Amino acid sequence: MNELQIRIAAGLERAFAEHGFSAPNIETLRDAAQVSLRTLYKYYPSRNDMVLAALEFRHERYLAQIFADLPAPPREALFEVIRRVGQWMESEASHGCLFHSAVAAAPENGALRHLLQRHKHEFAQRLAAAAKLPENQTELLLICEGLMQLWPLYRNEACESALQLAAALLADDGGDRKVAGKRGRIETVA
Amino acid sequence: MNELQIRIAAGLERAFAEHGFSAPNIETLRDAAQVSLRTLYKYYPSRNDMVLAALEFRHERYLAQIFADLPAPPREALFEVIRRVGQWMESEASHGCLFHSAVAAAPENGALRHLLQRHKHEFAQRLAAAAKLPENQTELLLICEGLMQLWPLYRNEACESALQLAAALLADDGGDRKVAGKRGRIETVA
DNA sequence: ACGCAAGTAGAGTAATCATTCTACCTGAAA
DNA sequence: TTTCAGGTAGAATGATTACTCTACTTGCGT
Repeated sequence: MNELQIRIAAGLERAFAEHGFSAPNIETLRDAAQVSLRTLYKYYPSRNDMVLAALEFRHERYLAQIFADLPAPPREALFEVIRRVGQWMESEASHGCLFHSAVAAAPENGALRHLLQRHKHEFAQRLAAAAKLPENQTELLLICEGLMQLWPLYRNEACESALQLAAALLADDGGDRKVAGKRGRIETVA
Repeated sequence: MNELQIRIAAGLERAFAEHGFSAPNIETLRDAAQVSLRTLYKYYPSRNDMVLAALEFRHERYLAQIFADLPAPPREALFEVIRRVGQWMESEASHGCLFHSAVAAAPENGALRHLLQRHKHEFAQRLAAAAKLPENQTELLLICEGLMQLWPLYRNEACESALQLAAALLADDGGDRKVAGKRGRIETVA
């Protein structure tokens, strides 16, 4: 990916994040990418390719921002991830998760759904690694998803609730209460 | 709302739920509503009105299905709500929450955002009432949002995680751990 | 100096879409 | 029997869109 391609992808990401995936037409995207129509189509031959490029770009940026230089203790790392997700929403995603938005705008698009899946899966994997939890543990992912969905409505309160829930989850180290499923519980967090 | 209007709204809801909010054109919506174009426009004079009508209709249906005949004990009611949200996703919303989808497809549409807000707020209110929790408690709403977002990717596993988290939240009756905010804790659940 | 790879600017095209309009039908009340 | 409110069917319209194409410019290696 050369310098120009990066500039284009960054512009596309910004345009889609700001206006959603349906509204912006090609001219708007071109303006955001700051290249000519011809060049835009050279690198991304269809509007759909532009959507995919924007999401790929955001995926990298997101993971870099959330998981860079986390504190080592798993418990602290987990809380820090949640706080950073909150900050990310504040500064970059005031309308909610861009991947979910993209799929919502074009639910028949298989490539898009696949990208969403990959994005969430990779996030879950890195979160599990940072918090030293088993990979198939979905509760934390659920908390983060809830936070992202609630953010546009509740702002910081959503973030505090997410932290609260994470704390409760960690504290709840395994008494098998009535409703609780029989799946593996958290064991590795100190 | 007469019988015809109800049929139209139900058809619109089905069409948008199946194909998203961008894809279906007016002719598709007309087919789904099973009326003539003229009648469709008579009751809902623009496509945007059709979107709003579909969402209003779904809102009622959703609340009716989730909150009808809940068990009286708050704890059981809460778990039952979560299970029903899972069933709703299974049978009606395989692509995720329709209200979030609508806003994602048209983020500049203020009426839509307002409807989303009203929908979530009313859900939260009735959930709090059923579980006998303070109204401004957002943790449970966050769990439900997370469940709905995770459903398309994890199916039943998402539901089990939501139950798990709810149980952990109820168990965590208030030791003020490091991360925890200073907001009101759960007190009223037995 | 020349050629050319790679860019810009923007007009043209064919398709699609939301919306409107015309013409016709039907059942029940007067 | 007539009237008419309220329905159907579907053609016409005007705007918008994604995408293509033509013509022009610019920086650089030889």
